[in-house]
Amino acid sequence: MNEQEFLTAYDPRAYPAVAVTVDVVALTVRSDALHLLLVRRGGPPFEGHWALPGGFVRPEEDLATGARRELAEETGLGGERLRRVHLEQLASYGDPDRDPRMRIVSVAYLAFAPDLPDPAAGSDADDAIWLPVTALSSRQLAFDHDRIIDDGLERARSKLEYTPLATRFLDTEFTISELRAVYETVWGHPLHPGNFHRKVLSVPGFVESTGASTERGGTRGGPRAKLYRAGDARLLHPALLRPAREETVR
Amino acid sequence: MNEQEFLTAYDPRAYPAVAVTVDVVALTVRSDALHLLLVRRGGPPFEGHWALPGGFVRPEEDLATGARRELAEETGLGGERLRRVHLEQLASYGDPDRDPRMRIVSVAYLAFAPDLPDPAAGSDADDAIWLPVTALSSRQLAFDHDRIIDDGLERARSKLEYTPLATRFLDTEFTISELRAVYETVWGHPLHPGNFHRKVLSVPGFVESTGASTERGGTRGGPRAKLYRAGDARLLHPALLRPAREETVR
DNA sequence: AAAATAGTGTCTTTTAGACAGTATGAT
DNA sequence: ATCATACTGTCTAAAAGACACTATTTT
Repeated sequence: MNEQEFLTAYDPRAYPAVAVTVDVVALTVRSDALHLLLVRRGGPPFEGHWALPGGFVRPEEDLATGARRELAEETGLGGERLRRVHLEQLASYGDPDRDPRMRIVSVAYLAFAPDLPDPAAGSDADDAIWLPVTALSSRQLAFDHDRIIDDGLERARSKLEYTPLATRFLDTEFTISELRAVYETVWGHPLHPGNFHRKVLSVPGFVESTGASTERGGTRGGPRAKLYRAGDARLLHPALLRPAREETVR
Repeated sequence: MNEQEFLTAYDPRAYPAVAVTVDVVALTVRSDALHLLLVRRGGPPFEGHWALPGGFVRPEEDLATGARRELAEETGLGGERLRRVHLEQLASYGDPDRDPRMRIVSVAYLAFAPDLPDPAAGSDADDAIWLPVTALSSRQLAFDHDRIIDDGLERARSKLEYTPLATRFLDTEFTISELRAVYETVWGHPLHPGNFHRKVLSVPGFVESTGASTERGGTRGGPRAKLYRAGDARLLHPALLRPAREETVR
Protein backbone atom coordinates (compact mmCIF):
# COMPACT_ATOMS: atom_id res chain seq x y z
CA MET A 1 0.00 0.00 0.00
CA ASN A 2 1.66 3.17 -1.11
CA GLU A 3 1.01 6.65 0.23
CA GLN A 4 -1.66 7.40 -2.32
CA GLU A 5 -3.67 4.30 -1.62
CA PHE A 6 -3.37 4.94 2.07
CA LEU A 7 -4.85 8.40 1.67
CA THR A 8 -7.71 7.21 -0.44
CA ALA A 9 -8.54 4.49 2.03
CA TYR A 10 -8.20 6.86 4.97
CA ASP A 11 -11.50 7.24 6.77
CA PRO A 12 -11.51 9.64 9.70
CA ARG A 13 -14.50 7.96 11.28
CA ALA A 14 -12.49 4.77 11.58
CA TYR A 15 -10.12 6.56 13.97
CA PRO A 16 -10.72 7.58 17.58
CA ALA A 17 -12.79 10.75 17.62
CA VAL A 18 -11.21 14.18 17.60
CA ALA A 19 -12.94 17.01 19.42
CA VAL A 20 -12.59 20.70 18.66
CA THR A 21 -12.80 23.34 21.36
CA VAL A 22 -12.38 27.10 21.45
CA ASP A 23 -10.45 28.80 24.23
CA VAL A 24 -10.34 32.53 24.78
CA VAL A 25 -7.44 34.63 26.03
CA ALA A 26 -9.47 37.64 27.17
CA LEU A 27 -7.47 40.67 28.25
CA THR A 28 -8.53 43.88 29.92
CA VAL A 29 -6.75 46.78 31.58
CA ARG A 30 -7.96 47.67 35.05
CA SER A 31 -6.24 49.97 37.53
CA ASP A 32 -3.13 50.09 35.37
CA ALA A 33 -2.59 46.35 35.34
CA LEU A 34 -3.22 43.87 32.55
CA HIS A 35 -5.81 41.29 33.58
CA LEU A 36 -6.74 37.94 32.12
CA LEU A 37 -10.05 36.11 32.39
CA LEU A 38 -9.75 32.68 34.01
CA VAL A 39 -12.34 30.16 35.13
CA ARG A 40 -12.01 27.47 37.74
CA ARG A 41 -12.52 23.96 36.44
CA GLY A 42 -15.47 22.22 38.07
CA GLY A 43 -14.53 18.67 37.13
CA PRO A 44 -11.66 16.46 36.03
CA PRO A 45 -9.21 16.68 34.49
CA PHE A 46 -7.45 19.50 36.34
CA GLU A 47 -10.40 19.90 38.71
CA GLY A 48 -10.00 23.04 40.75
CA HIS A 49 -7.27 24.42 38.51
CA TRP A 50 -7.66 27.71 36.67
CA ALA A 51 -8.14 27.52 32.94
CA LEU A 52 -9.04 29.68 29.98
CA PRO A 53 -12.74 30.08 29.33
CA GLY A 54 -13.68 27.77 26.51
CA GLY A 55 -15.55 24.72 25.47
CA PHE A 56 -16.66 22.51 22.64
CA VAL A 57 -17.65 24.07 19.38
CA ARG A 58 -21.31 23.49 18.69
CA PRO A 59 -22.37 21.91 15.41
CA GLU A 60 -24.12 24.93 13.96
CA GLU A 61 -21.73 27.71 14.96
CA ASP A 62 -18.50 28.82 13.36
CA LEU A 63 -15.30 29.12 15.38
CA ALA A 64 -15.46 32.87 16.03
CA THR A 65 -19.09 32.61 17.11
CA GLY A 66 -18.17 29.87 19.54
CA ALA A 67 -15.41 32.00 21.01
CA ARG A 68 -17.74 34.97 21.45
CA ARG A 69 -20.34 32.74 23.04
CA GLU A 70 -17.84 31.37 25.54
CA LEU A 71 -16.77 34.89 26.35
CA ALA A 72 -20.36 35.98 26.85
CA GLU A 73 -21.11 33.04 29.11
CA GLU A 74 -18.20 33.71 31.44
CA THR A 75 -18.43 37.49 31.57
CA GLY A 76 -22.21 37.78 31.58
CA LEU A 77 -21.72 40.29 28.79
CA GLY A 78 -24.17 40.84 25.98
CA GLY A 79 -25.46 43.27 23.40
CA GLU A 80 -23.45 46.35 22.60
CA ARG A 81 -20.86 45.74 25.32
CA LEU A 82 -20.07 42.33 23.90
CA ARG A 83 -20.01 43.61 20.36
CA ARG A 84 -17.35 46.19 21.22
CA VAL A 85 -14.94 43.48 22.37
CA HIS A 86 -12.23 42.86 19.81
CA LEU A 87 -11.92 39.17 19.00
CA GLU A 88 -9.37 37.60 16.68
CA GLN A 89 -8.11 34.12 16.10
CA LEU A 90 -4.83 33.46 17.87
CA ALA A 91 -3.65 29.95 16.96
CA SER A 92 -4.60 26.30 17.27
CA TYR A 93 -3.13 23.78 19.65
CA GLY A 94 -3.37 20.10 18.93
CA ASP A 95 -0.62 18.06 20.52
CA PRO A 96 -1.97 14.50 20.80
CA ASP A 97 -1.60 14.35 24.58
CA ARG A 98 -2.59 17.89 25.53
CA ASP A 99 -5.83 16.57 27.02
CA PRO A 100 -5.70 13.27 28.90
CA ARG A 101 -9.25 12.29 27.93
CA MET A 102 -9.02 12.27 24.15
CA ARG A 103 -7.53 14.04 21.17
CA ILE A 104 -8.69 17.62 21.43
CA VAL A 105 -7.69 20.38 19.06
CA SER A 106 -8.27 23.79 20.53
CA VAL A 107 -8.65 26.92 18.45
CA ALA A 108 -7.59 29.83 20.65
CA TYR A 109 -8.96 33.34 20.29
CA LEU A 110 -7.62 36.60 21.65
CA ALA A 111 -9.98 39.24 23.05
CA PHE A 112 -9.41 42.87 24.01
CA ALA A 113 -12.09 44.29 26.29
CA PRO A 114 -12.61 47.58 28.10
CA ASP A 115 -12.67 47.32 31.86
CA LEU A 116 -15.64 45.07 32.58
CA PRO A 117 -17.74 44.28 35.64
CA ASP A 118 -16.33 41.45 37.73
CA PRO A 119 -17.63 38.06 36.60
CA ALA A 120 -18.37 37.42 40.30
CA ALA A 121 -21.06 40.08 40.10
CA GLY A 122 -23.05 37.67 37.93
CA SER A 123 -24.81 34.50 38.96
CA ASP A 124 -22.01 32.08 39.76
CA ALA A 125 -19.56 33.82 42.06
CA ASP A 126 -15.96 32.73 42.42
CA ASP A 127 -15.76 30.51 39.36
CA ALA A 128 -14.43 33.22 37.05
CA ILE A 129 -11.98 36.03 37.80
CA TRP A 130 -9.95 38.72 36.15
CA LEU A 131 -6.45 37.84 37.30
CA PRO A 132 -3.50 40.24 36.91
CA VAL A 133 -1.10 38.62 34.47
CA THR A 134 1.73 39.35 36.90
CA ALA A 135 0.11 36.81 39.25
CA LEU A 136 0.13 34.06 36.62
CA SER A 137 3.53 32.60 37.41
CA SER A 138 2.33 31.31 40.76
CA ARG A 139 -0.67 29.47 39.31
CA GLN A 140 -0.74 25.97 37.94
CA LEU A 141 -2.94 26.25 34.88
CA ALA A 142 -4.87 23.44 33.24
CA PHE A 143 -3.71 21.76 30.01
CA ASP A 144 -1.26 23.80 27.90
CA HIS A 145 -3.04 27.02 28.74
CA ASP A 146 0.12 28.69 30.02
CA ARG A 147 1.60 28.41 26.55
CA ILE A 148 -1.57 29.70 24.91
CA ILE A 149 -1.51 32.68 27.27
CA ASP A 150 2.14 33.38 26.47
CA ASP A 151 1.31 33.40 22.78
CA GLY A 152 -1.69 35.65 23.41
CA LEU A 153 0.29 38.16 25.43
CA GLU A 154 2.99 38.37 22.80
CA ARG A 155 0.36 38.81 20.09
CA ALA A 156 -1.29 41.57 22.11
CA ARG A 157 1.99 43.43 22.60
CA SER A 158 2.71 43.15 18.93
CA LYS A 159 -0.79 44.22 17.85
CA LEU A 160 -0.45 47.50 19.72
CA GLU A 161 2.52 48.30 17.55
CA TYR A 162 0.89 48.30 14.17
CA THR A 163 -2.86 48.47 14.78
CA PRO A 164 -5.07 50.92 16.67
CA LEU A 165 -6.48 48.13 18.82
CA ALA A 166 -5.24 49.71 22.06
CA THR A 167 -8.43 51.77 21.84
CA ARG A 168 -10.44 48.58 22.34
CA PHE A 169 -9.26 48.49 25.95
CA LEU A 170 -10.92 51.87 26.54
CA ASP A 171 -14.39 53.34 26.41
CA THR A 172 -15.51 55.00 23.20
CA GLU A 173 -14.14 58.33 24.40
CA PHE A 174 -10.71 58.55 25.98
CA THR A 175 -7.78 60.86 26.55
CA ILE A 176 -4.31 60.47 25.13
CA SER A 177 -3.05 59.75 28.63
CA GLU A 178 -5.50 56.88 29.03
CA LEU A 179 -4.35 55.52 25.70
CA ARG A 180 -0.74 55.83 26.82
CA ALA A 181 -1.59 53.95 30.02
CA VAL A 182 -2.83 51.03 27.88
CA TYR A 183 0.45 50.89 25.99
CA GLU A 184 2.47 51.15 29.19
CA THR A 185 0.42 48.41 30.82
CA VAL A 186 0.52 45.96 27.94
CA TRP A 187 4.15 46.60 27.09
CA GLY A 188 5.20 46.77 30.71
CA HIS A 189 7.34 49.87 30.58
CA PRO A 190 6.82 53.64 30.74
CA LEU A 191 6.64 55.82 27.66
CA HIS A 192 7.58 59.44 27.21
CA PRO A 193 4.30 61.41 27.62
CA GLY A 194 5.17 64.28 25.31
CA ASN A 195 6.54 62.21 22.46
CA PHE A 196 3.70 59.68 22.74
CA HIS A 197 1.14 62.47 22.56
CA ARG A 198 2.59 63.99 19.42
CA LYS A 199 3.11 60.61 17.80
CA VAL A 200 -0.47 59.43 18.31
CA LEU A 201 -1.88 62.61 16.83
CA SER A 202 0.47 62.42 13.87
CA VAL A 203 -0.60 58.92 12.74
CA PRO A 204 -3.44 59.35 10.24
CA GLY A 205 -6.71 57.80 11.40
CA PHE A 206 -5.49 56.57 14.77
CA VAL A 207 -7.70 58.88 16.83
CA GLU A 208 -10.09 61.71 16.05
CA SER A 209 -11.06 64.58 18.31
CA THR A 210 -14.54 64.69 19.82
CA GLY A 211 -14.16 68.41 20.47
CA ALA A 212 -14.91 67.83 24.15
CA SER A 213 -12.63 67.74 27.16
CA THR A 214 -12.73 65.89 30.47
CA GLU A 215 -14.84 67.42 33.24
CA ARG A 216 -11.96 67.55 35.66
CA GLY A 217 -8.19 67.43 35.49
CA GLY A 218 -6.27 64.38 36.68
CA THR A 219 -6.66 63.13 40.26
CA ARG A 220 -3.37 64.73 41.13
CA GLY A 221 -3.83 67.94 39.21
CA GLY A 222 -3.23 69.14 35.71
CA PRO A 223 -5.35 70.70 33.00
CA ARG A 224 -8.42 69.01 31.53
CA ALA A 225 -7.49 66.66 28.72
CA LYS A 226 -9.09 66.67 25.29
CA LEU A 227 -11.23 63.65 24.46
CA TYR A 228 -10.73 61.45 21.41
CA ARG A 229 -12.40 58.45 19.87
CA ALA A 230 -10.95 55.73 17.66
CA GLY A 231 -10.28 56.84 14.08
CA ASP A 232 -10.90 54.89 10.89
CA ALA A 233 -7.40 53.47 10.46
CA ARG A 234 -7.05 49.69 10.61
CA LEU A 235 -3.26 49.83 10.52
CA LEU A 236 -0.92 52.41 11.98
CA HIS A 237 1.42 54.11 9.52
CA PRO A 238 3.96 54.74 10.75
CA ALA A 239 3.72 52.12 13.49
CA LEU A 240 4.44 52.66 17.17
CA LEU A 241 7.32 50.29 17.63
CA ARG A 242 8.59 48.96 20.91
CA PRO A 243 12.29 49.55 21.32
CA ALA A 244 14.07 46.42 20.04
CA ARG A 245 15.42 44.23 22.79
CA GLU A 246 18.40 42.18 21.74
CA GLU A 247 16.99 38.92 23.19
CA THR A 248 13.89 38.96 21.02
CA VAL A 249 15.90 39.55 17.88
CA ARG A 250 18.35 36.64 17.98
CA MET B 1 -31.31 24.03 32.57
CA ASN B 2 -29.03 27.02 32.85
CA GLU B 3 -25.83 27.60 30.94
CA GLN B 4 -23.67 25.96 33.57
CA GLU B 5 -25.67 22.79 33.67
CA PHE B 6 -25.69 22.66 29.92
CA LEU B 7 -21.93 22.85 29.81
CA THR B 8 -21.47 20.17 32.40
CA ALA B 9 -23.84 17.88 30.57
CA TYR B 10 -22.25 18.65 27.20
CA ASP B 11 -20.72 15.53 25.74
CA PRO B 12 -18.91 15.96 22.41
CA ARG B 13 -19.33 12.31 21.53
CA ALA B 14 -23.08 12.81 21.55
CA TYR B 15 -22.74 15.22 18.64
CA PRO B 16 -21.96 14.48 15.00
CA ALA B 17 -18.24 13.87 14.60
CA VAL B 18 -15.82 16.66 13.82
CA ALA B 19 -12.75 15.93 11.74
CA VAL B 20 -9.50 17.87 11.79
CA THR B 21 -7.35 18.29 8.71
CA VAL B 22 -4.19 20.18 7.92
CA ASP B 23 -3.79 22.12 4.69
CA VAL B 24 -0.56 23.64 3.47
CA VAL B 25 -0.06 26.87 1.55
CA ALA B 26 3.37 26.08 0.13
CA LEU B 27 5.10 28.92 -1.69
CA THR B 28 8.23 29.00 -3.78
CA VAL B 29 9.87 31.49 -6.12
CA ARG B 30 10.79 30.17 -9.53
CA SER B 31 11.82 32.23 -12.55
CA ASP B 32 10.84 35.44 -10.79
CA ALA B 33 7.25 34.40 -10.15
CA LEU B 34 5.64 33.30 -6.92
CA HIS B 35 4.32 29.75 -7.19
CA LEU B 36 1.89 27.79 -5.05
CA LEU B 37 1.64 24.04 -4.65
CA LEU B 38 -1.74 22.63 -5.67
CA VAL B 39 -3.03 19.10 -6.03
CA ARG B 40 -5.89 17.85 -8.16
CA ARG B 41 -8.64 16.18 -6.21
CA GLY B 42 -9.12 12.57 -7.17
CA GLY B 43 -12.61 12.12 -5.71
CA PRO B 44 -15.70 13.97 -4.56
CA PRO B 45 -16.36 16.55 -3.36
CA PHE B 46 -14.80 18.94 -5.86
CA GLU B 47 -13.47 16.05 -7.93
CA GLY B 48 -11.03 17.34 -10.53
CA HIS B 49 -10.72 20.73 -8.86
CA TRP B 50 -7.40 22.03 -7.63
CA ALA B 51 -6.93 22.18 -3.88
CA LEU B 52 -4.28 22.75 -1.27
CA PRO B 53 -2.26 19.71 -0.29
CA GLY B 54 -3.62 18.41 2.98
CA GLY B 55 -5.43 15.66 4.75
CA PHE B 56 -6.59 14.27 8.03
CA VAL B 57 -4.40 14.58 11.06
CA ARG B 58 -3.29 11.18 12.25
CA PRO B 59 -3.88 10.17 15.83
CA GLU B 60 -0.27 10.06 16.93
CA GLU B 61 1.09 13.16 15.19
CA ASP B 62 0.89 16.80 16.21
CA LEU B 63 -0.41 19.42 13.82
CA ALA B 64 2.94 20.70 12.53
CA THR B 65 4.13 17.16 11.92
CA GLY B 66 1.01 16.44 9.94
CA ALA B 67 1.56 19.52 7.82
CA ARG B 68 5.17 18.57 7.10
CA ARG B 69 4.09 15.04 6.24
CA GLU B 70 1.50 16.29 3.76
CA LEU B 71 4.11 18.55 2.20
CA ALA B 72 6.57 15.68 1.91
CA GLU B 73 3.97 13.43 0.31
CA GLU B 74 3.07 15.91 -2.40
CA THR B 75 6.55 17.20 -3.18
CA GLY B 76 8.43 13.93 -2.81
CA LEU B 77 10.78 15.88 -0.60
CA GLY B 78 12.64 14.42 2.33
CA GLY B 79 15.69 14.67 4.52
CA GLU B 80 17.68 17.87 4.53
CA ARG B 81 15.71 19.45 1.69
CA LEU B 82 12.48 19.03 3.61
CA ARG B 83 14.02 20.23 6.85
CA ARG B 84 15.09 23.50 5.25
CA VAL B 85 11.49 24.37 4.35
CA HIS B 86 10.08 26.99 6.69
CA LEU B 87 6.73 25.91 8.11
CA GLU B 88 4.52 27.96 10.39
CA GLN B 89 0.91 27.77 11.44
CA LEU B 90 -1.30 30.15 9.48
CA ALA B 91 -4.84 29.94 10.84
CA SER B 92 -7.75 27.56 11.28
CA TYR B 93 -10.90 27.43 9.24
CA GLY B 94 -14.02 25.86 10.61
CA ASP B 95 -17.22 27.21 9.12
CA PRO B 96 -19.87 24.52 9.61
CA ASP B 97 -20.58 24.12 5.89
CA ARG B 98 -17.09 24.50 4.45
CA ASP B 99 -17.05 20.80 3.60
CA PRO B 100 -20.28 19.24 2.33
CA ARG B 101 -19.54 15.83 3.84
CA MET B 102 -19.22 16.69 7.51
CA ARG B 103 -17.92 19.25 9.93
CA ILE B 104 -14.24 19.64 9.18
CA VAL B 105 -11.93 22.06 10.91
CA SER B 106 -8.79 22.67 8.93
CA VAL B 107 -5.59 23.97 10.46
CA ALA B 108 -3.69 25.72 7.69
CA TYR B 109 0.10 25.98 7.56
CA LEU B 110 2.28 28.27 5.51
CA ALA B 111 5.49 26.98 3.92
CA PHE B 112 8.40 28.80 2.26
CA ALA B 113 10.54 26.59 0.07
CA PRO B 114 13.50 27.14 -2.25
CA ASP B 115 12.87 26.33 -5.87
CA LEU B 116 12.04 22.63 -5.86
CA PRO B 117 11.86 19.93 -8.51
CA ASP B 118 8.49 19.66 -10.16
CA PRO B 119 6.15 17.31 -8.33
CA ALA B 120 5.43 15.77 -11.73
CA ALA B 121 9.00 14.47 -11.73
CA GLY B 122 7.92 12.05 -8.98
CA SER B 123 5.72 9.00 -9.29
CA ASP B 124 2.25 10.42 -9.93
CA ALA B 125 2.52 12.94 -12.73
CA ASP B 126 -0.04 15.66 -13.27
CA ASP B 127 -1.74 15.46 -9.88
CA ALA B 128 0.40 18.12 -8.25
CA ILE B 129 1.77 21.35 -9.73
CA TRP B 130 3.50 24.54 -8.82
CA LEU B 131 1.08 27.16 -10.14
CA PRO B 132 2.01 30.83 -10.51
CA VAL B 133 -0.19 32.74 -8.09
CA THR B 134 -1.04 35.17 -10.90
CA ALA B 135 -2.88 32.29 -12.57
CA LEU B 136 -5.05 31.62 -9.52
CA SER B 137 -7.91 33.94 -10.39
CA SER B 138 -8.94 31.77 -13.30
CA ARG B 139 -9.13 28.58 -11.25
CA GLN B 140 -12.07 27.32 -9.29
CA LEU B 141 -10.53 25.99 -6.10
CA ALA B 142 -12.04 23.39 -3.80
CA PHE B 143 -13.65 24.30 -0.47
CA ASP B 144 -12.63 27.69 0.97
CA HIS B 145 -9.07 27.27 -0.23
CA ASP B 146 -9.09 30.55 -2.10
CA ARG B 147 -9.58 32.35 1.18
CA ILE B 148 -6.85 30.33 2.89
CA ILE B 149 -4.49 31.19 0.06
CA ASP B 150 -5.34 34.88 0.34
CA ASP B 151 -4.54 34.78 4.02
CA GLY B 152 -1.32 32.90 3.34
CA LEU B 153 -0.15 35.35 0.70
CA GLU B 154 -0.80 38.31 2.94
CA ARG B 155 1.02 36.59 5.79
CA ALA B 156 3.98 35.88 3.50
CA ARG B 157 4.17 39.49 2.34
CA SER B 158 4.05 40.67 5.91
CA LYS B 159 6.63 38.13 7.14
CA LEU B 160 9.21 39.45 4.69
CA GLU B 161 8.91 42.82 6.35
CA TYR B 162 10.01 41.94 9.84
CA THR B 163 11.69 38.53 9.61
CA PRO B 164 14.62 37.23 7.55
CA LEU B 165 12.45 34.45 6.08
CA ALA B 166 12.96 35.65 2.51
CA THR B 167 16.20 33.66 2.70
CA ARG B 168 14.13 30.48 2.98
CA PHE B 169 13.12 30.88 -0.65
CA LEU B 170 16.80 30.67 -1.66
CA ASP B 171 19.62 28.18 -1.43
CA THR B 172 21.95 28.39 1.53
CA GLU B 173 24.22 30.77 -0.40
CA PHE B 174 22.76 33.66 -2.33
CA THR B 175 23.49 37.13 -3.63
CA ILE B 176 21.84 40.34 -2.52
CA SER B 177 20.24 40.58 -5.95
CA GLU B 178 18.67 37.17 -5.58
CA LEU B 179 17.35 38.20 -2.18
CA ARG B 180 15.95 41.36 -3.69
CA ALA B 181 14.25 39.31 -6.41
CA VAL B 182 12.43 37.37 -3.67
CA TYR B 183 11.11 40.57 -2.15
CA GLU B 184 10.10 41.95 -5.51
CA THR B 185 8.34 38.72 -6.43
CA VAL B 186 6.44 38.29 -3.17
CA TRP B 187 5.56 41.96 -2.82
CA GLY B 188 4.83 42.34 -6.51
CA HIS B 189 6.70 45.55 -7.18
CA PRO B 190 10.28 46.60 -7.95
CA LEU B 191 12.69 47.84 -5.30
CA HIS B 192 15.57 50.25 -5.59
CA PRO B 193 18.68 48.02 -6.02
CA GLY B 194 21.16 50.37 -4.36
CA ASN B 195 19.06 51.23 -1.34
CA PHE B 196 17.99 47.61 -0.87
CA HIS B 197 21.60 46.47 -0.93
CA ARG B 198 22.71 48.93 1.71
CA LYS B 199 19.66 48.31 3.83
CA VAL B 200 20.08 44.52 3.95
CA LEU B 201 23.72 44.79 4.95
CA SER B 202 22.88 47.34 7.64
CA VAL B 203 20.33 45.16 9.48
CA PRO B 204 22.23 43.21 12.15
CA GLY B 205 22.10 39.46 11.65
CA PHE B 206 20.09 39.46 8.44
CA VAL B 207 22.87 38.05 6.23
CA GLU B 208 26.51 37.19 6.74
CA SER B 209 29.23 37.09 4.12
CA THR B 210 30.63 33.76 2.94
CA GLY B 211 33.73 35.49 1.60
CA ALA B 212 33.07 33.97 -1.82
CA SER B 213 31.64 35.46 -4.99
CA THR B 214 29.65 34.06 -7.89
CA GLU B 215 31.57 32.34 -10.67
CA ARG B 216 30.14 34.56 -13.34
CA GLY B 217 28.43 37.91 -13.56
CA GLY B 218 24.73 38.18 -14.35
CA THR B 219 23.35 36.69 -17.57
CA ARG B 220 23.19 40.13 -19.09
CA GLY B 221 26.48 41.43 -17.74
CA GLY B 222 27.75 43.04 -14.59
CA PRO B 223 30.41 42.18 -12.04
CA ARG B 224 30.43 39.02 -9.96
CA ALA B 225 28.32 39.37 -6.84
CA LYS B 226 29.42 38.51 -3.33
CA LEU B 227 27.71 35.54 -1.72
CA TYR B 228 25.91 35.60 1.60
CA ARG B 229 24.10 33.14 3.82
CA ALA B 230 21.31 33.72 6.34
CA GLY B 231 22.46 35.37 9.58
CA ASP B 232 21.35 34.59 13.10
CA ALA B 233 18.62 37.23 13.42
CA ARG B 234 15.07 35.97 13.91
CA LEU B 235 13.59 39.44 13.56
CA LEU B 236 14.73 42.36 11.44
CA HIS B 237 15.54 45.58 13.27
CA PRO B 238 14.86 47.90 11.72
CA ALA B 239 12.30 46.15 9.53
CA LEU B 240 12.05 46.37 5.75
CA LEU B 241 8.63 47.92 5.42
CA ARG B 242 6.53 47.95 2.30
CA PRO B 243 5.47 51.45 1.38
CA ALA B 244 2.03 51.99 2.95
CA ARG B 245 -0.75 51.82 0.46
CA GLU B 246 -3.76 53.87 1.48
CA GLU B 247 -6.24 51.05 0.79
CA THR B 248 -4.69 48.64 3.23
CA VAL B 249 -4.66 51.19 5.99
CA ARG B 250 -8.30 52.24 6.11
C1' DA C 1 31.64 49.20 -27.87
C1' DA C 2 27.33 48.86 -25.49
C1' DA C 3 24.56 47.51 -21.94
C1' DA C 4 23.55 45.58 -17.58
C1' DT C 5 24.67 44.87 -12.94
C1' DA C 6 27.21 45.27 -8.11
C1' DG C 7 28.18 48.21 -4.98
C1' DT C 8 29.14 52.95 -2.85
C1' DG C 9 28.52 58.07 -2.01
C1' DT C 10 25.67 61.82 -0.96
C1' DC C 11 21.82 64.57 -0.15
C1' DT C 12 16.90 65.26 1.46
C1' DT C 13 12.93 63.99 3.96
C1' DT C 14 10.77 61.54 7.53
C1' DT C 15 10.58 59.64 12.00
C1' DA C 16 12.16 58.66 16.75
C1' DG C 17 13.64 60.29 20.87
C1' DA C 18 15.68 63.44 24.33
C1' DC C 19 14.74 67.44 26.74
C1' DA C 20 12.84 71.90 27.91
C1' DG C 21 9.17 74.85 28.74
C1' DT C 22 4.28 76.84 29.35
C1' DA C 23 -0.35 76.67 30.89
C1' DT C 24 -3.89 74.50 33.66
C1' DG C 25 -6.07 72.75 37.55
C1' DA C 26 -6.16 69.59 41.96
C1' DT C 27 -4.65 69.56 46.56
C1' DA D 1 1.79 77.65 46.91
C1' DT D 2 2.99 73.36 45.17
C1' DC D 3 2.86 69.82 42.21
C1' DA D 4 1.24 66.82 38.67
C1' DT D 5 -0.34 66.86 34.28
C1' DA D 6 -1.53 68.35 29.18
C1' DC D 7 0.43 69.76 25.74
C1' DT D 8 3.96 72.27 22.46
C1' DG D 9 8.69 73.62 20.86
C1' DT D 10 13.21 72.44 19.56
C1' DC D 11 17.13 69.92 18.68
C1' DT D 12 19.64 65.51 17.46
C1' DA D 13 20.05 60.99 15.71
C1' DA D 14 18.44 57.35 12.97
C1' DA D 15 16.35 55.70 9.01
C1' DA D 16 14.13 55.88 4.38
C1' DG D 17 14.38 57.21 -0.17
C1' DA D 18 16.00 59.66 -4.37
C1' DC D 19 19.74 60.09 -7.31
C1' DA D 20 24.36 59.91 -9.06
C1' DC D 21 28.46 57.50 -9.95
C1' DT D 22 32.26 53.94 -10.53
C1' DA D 23 33.85 49.46 -11.50
C1' DT D 24 33.13 45.05 -13.46
C1' DT D 25 31.51 41.79 -16.45
C1' DT D 26 28.64 39.83 -20.50
C1' DT D 27 27.20 40.06 -25.17
